[in-house]
Amino acid sequence: MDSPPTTRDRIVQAAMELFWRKGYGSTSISDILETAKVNSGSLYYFFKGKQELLVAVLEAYRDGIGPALLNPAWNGVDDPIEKIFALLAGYRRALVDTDCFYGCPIGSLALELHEPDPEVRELMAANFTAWTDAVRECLEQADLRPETDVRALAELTLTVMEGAVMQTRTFRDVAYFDRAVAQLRQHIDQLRKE
Amino acid sequence: MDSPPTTRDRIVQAAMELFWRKGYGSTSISDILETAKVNSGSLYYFFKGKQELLVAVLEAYRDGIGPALLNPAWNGVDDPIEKIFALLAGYRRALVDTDCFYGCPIGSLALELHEPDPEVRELMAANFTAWTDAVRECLEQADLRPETDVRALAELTLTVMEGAVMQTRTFRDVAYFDRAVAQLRQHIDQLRKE
DNA sequence: TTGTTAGTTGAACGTTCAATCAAGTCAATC
DNA sequence: GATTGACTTGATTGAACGTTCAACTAACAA
Repeated sequence: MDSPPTTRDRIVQAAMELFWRKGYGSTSISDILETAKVNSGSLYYFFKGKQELLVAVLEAYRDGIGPALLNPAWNGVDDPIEKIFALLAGYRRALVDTDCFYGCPIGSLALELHEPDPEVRELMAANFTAWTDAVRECLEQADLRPETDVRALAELTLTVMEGAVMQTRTFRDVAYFDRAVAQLRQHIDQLRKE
Repeated sequence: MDSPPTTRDRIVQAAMELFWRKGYGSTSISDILETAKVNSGSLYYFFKGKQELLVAVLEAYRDGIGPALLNPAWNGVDDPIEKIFALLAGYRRALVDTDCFYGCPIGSLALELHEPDPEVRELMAANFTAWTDAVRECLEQADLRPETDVRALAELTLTVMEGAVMQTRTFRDVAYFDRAVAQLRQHIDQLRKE
């Protein structure tokens, strides 16, 4: 049923992969061309330049949060709190699978791009919001004390994930990730009813 | 008493400033030369290349954590827990003063450099360790429950700061920082004796 | 057949980059 | 006053970069 990927798709795919692995600045157009097996003219037929390609990549990430991130992580998980930690476990796996090299692609871009265009900045923000909104829904389904600031707690989850990825990558040791997640679990446990 | 800064010092100073504001990759050698008012030959007389300059910058940051970061933040603060939040307030101020553009220089570098040399990676790790060690000392002086994992809690403080800076910069809104810090305070309060 | 549209090709362009180096300065030492 | 050695100068190099473009192909339509 699924037709072979279009040239445009191959370019976006390659850019997603390379921006994740090498970062935006360190990925050259020719890197992308080689990976996607495409000539430069084709790339510039579909995209005005490198930055418009970044926009497409960020849109692809945003649209993939549900199908490519949440659905696999939540397969077979029902408890709303456990869904949150299953999501975090997905990032842990990505770290372990890459020897603690690669973490969250959006987080890396967010700190690498020091003066992003408004469109790029807003797309990164949209990615974060979509992520925390999903966590927020879980928290609202859980039995937390009524006075709990669910928004702040969902944002803290993202905060902890991103900060933990940063330290894990820097120390090349997933134990930093585990200790941070354990602290988050302890914090959330304190907010449960009873 | 303090003599005029040496050429070397001016170069390191300029590089610290520019790596913080523009990032490592986006700072060119000629940016540094202009800022430091130095010719390229002088820079290459003191440093083998851009990366050796990065090493010097990371060493300068590490050596400055006490005198340039902790001492000013802790001026007039005695309570060990309040010292921690005074430190975080310093980062908040930096964000507000720069319209939520610039956060922690080490954190930005840690996510920007995807394949850092071992020496660079270890220096970033040393910066993080020096930071969390300072927080750890505060936590050990505080009256926390004896079963508290003080190391994990100190690392969580760094995690929250870095993650909060990332979101604050992306949303250009310091409220994200404040909500994260409020959650951290709530968590630490839960771990106090009684 | 002829024209039109959508997509592809890859050599070439101008710029910017990190890095080099031969020549020069100047205060201290002999 | 000659010599030394630490430091400075800035034009220059060559590679890598993002981007452009005129020519080309294939499919479909008039």
